[in-house]
Amino acid sequence: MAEVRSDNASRHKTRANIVECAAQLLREQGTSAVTTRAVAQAAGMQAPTIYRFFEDKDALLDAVAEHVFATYVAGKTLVEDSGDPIADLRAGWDTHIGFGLANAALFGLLTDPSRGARSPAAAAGLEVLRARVHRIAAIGRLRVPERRAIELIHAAGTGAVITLLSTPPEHRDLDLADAMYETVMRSILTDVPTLPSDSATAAAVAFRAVTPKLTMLTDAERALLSEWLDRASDGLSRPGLRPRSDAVQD
Amino acid sequence: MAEVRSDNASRHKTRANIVECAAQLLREQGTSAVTTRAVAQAAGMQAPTIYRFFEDKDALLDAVAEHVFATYVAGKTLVEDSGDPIADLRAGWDTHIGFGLANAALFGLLTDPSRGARSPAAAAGLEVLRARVHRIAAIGRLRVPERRAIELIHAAGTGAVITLLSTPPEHRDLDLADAMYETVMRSILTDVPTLPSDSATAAAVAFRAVTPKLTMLTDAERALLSEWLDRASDGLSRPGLRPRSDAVQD
DNA sequence: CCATGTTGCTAACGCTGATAGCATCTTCAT
DNA sequence: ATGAAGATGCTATCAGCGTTAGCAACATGG
Repeated sequence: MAEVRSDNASRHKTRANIVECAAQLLREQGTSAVTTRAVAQAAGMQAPTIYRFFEDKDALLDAVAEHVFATYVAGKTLVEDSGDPIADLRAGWDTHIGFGLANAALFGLLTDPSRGARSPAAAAGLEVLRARVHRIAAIGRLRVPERRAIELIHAAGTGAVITLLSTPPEHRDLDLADAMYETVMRSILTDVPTLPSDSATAAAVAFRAVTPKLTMLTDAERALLSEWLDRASDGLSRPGLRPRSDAVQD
Repeated sequence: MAEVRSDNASRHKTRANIVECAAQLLREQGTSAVTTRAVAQAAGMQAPTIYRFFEDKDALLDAVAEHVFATYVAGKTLVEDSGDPIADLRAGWDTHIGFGLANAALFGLLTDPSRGARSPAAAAGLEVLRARVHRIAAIGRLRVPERRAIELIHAAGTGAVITLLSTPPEHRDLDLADAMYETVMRSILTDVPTLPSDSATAAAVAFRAVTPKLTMLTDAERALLSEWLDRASDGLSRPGLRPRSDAVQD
């Protein structure tokens, strides 16, 4: 038989080109712009040709996910497996969050339970998380079963990204991901410093809650008071942080 | 002018029928089964007739979301606003989780950042959460700003549901939602009992992590040991709970 | 040099969401 | 009662989608 070896180099190149065109379309124009015809045109071919390289549109999207994710982690300085497993987990968290925010449409695909469950890219990401949690368990810093830790981290991460993506960019609370990370870590790890007793913060927050009812103040006074209380409760709830000079958070 | 009053009752009834047919289709056969033609056939009409009642397919889906959610909360005993704001929040959490698991396809639609952000049903749900958190703030039990608390709860809830939905039903860890709730509450509320010092659990989890390497044990022995350690670490990490006699929890 | 497999094209199918335009029915003012 | 106006629902149709069939051109190993 004529066994034309298909690792012809050219085959891989055009295949990669298709994937990259699809990825660009997905990134710049969203999910609905990724049609077989649009991808084919961007890659300089006719739509049916795509099916010479991918069984499905699904398979194409899987390849896109894999490619984009690989490109992203390659761009990051890959500080895999430093001496400190907890630092590694933290780095992985930041990568995950950053990836989700930078690739909203793709993240939506990977997150969709019907599609994402069998996506190889998503599975690979989960495997990385599993390994990192395992290393933490091995050094005796985990106080919940590994599986529970993995699920909590995974759920918290995807939830944080989705919540951020659901908020218009100019209103996003970029500290949410950090807060979520600390929240989960406090439940999962041993030896995390416990939160200080917090009556001051609680009082500030409680008073802030009733501020709108303080009709004896003018609107301007109330607005100023509200802003002070916001800063107070926010600052007190994050001990050890100095107030940021650029208070741009609208 | 002829001002045909369109609160004709019949109009609302056929409209409601369309919504219910679409909801049933969505629930029983998933997102892709909800086509204008399928909905129309189920409702006993032709596809274009739907557009006499809904501007878009999007608008139809919004109506479906609203209807299903309203039906769901109506089915629950509506214990709104008991004396205890924290109990109310807890009840709302359970409702949210239960709704997500019972209506996977719809939850997927509401969760999609591109669609869900402007969905009235999703906005209404968020408003309920906002009000409940506000009441907790007012009684001085919140130790983070209201907005932060809302975002954490929302992100944790959607993340937990998505994670559960991404797992095949027979492998689901149904306690994940509870664990996530406690995790978030420990970071958000004052006066939550701090976790006990946890060296025993950590030791059990750490030993569990190296169990696969214990080659001096037989496979059967290792399996048994693993199961004991799973039960030990799981039980120790949830203080105050007796081991469950039946592993099945509703 | 031919047989075989690869690559890419045109044409087409069945499906989707959506629109146009025409009948029919309801309703109300006259 | 009757006719104008709006509501309702239909058929026919559109452009777009993922996907398949079938054919031509090309590469390549025996």
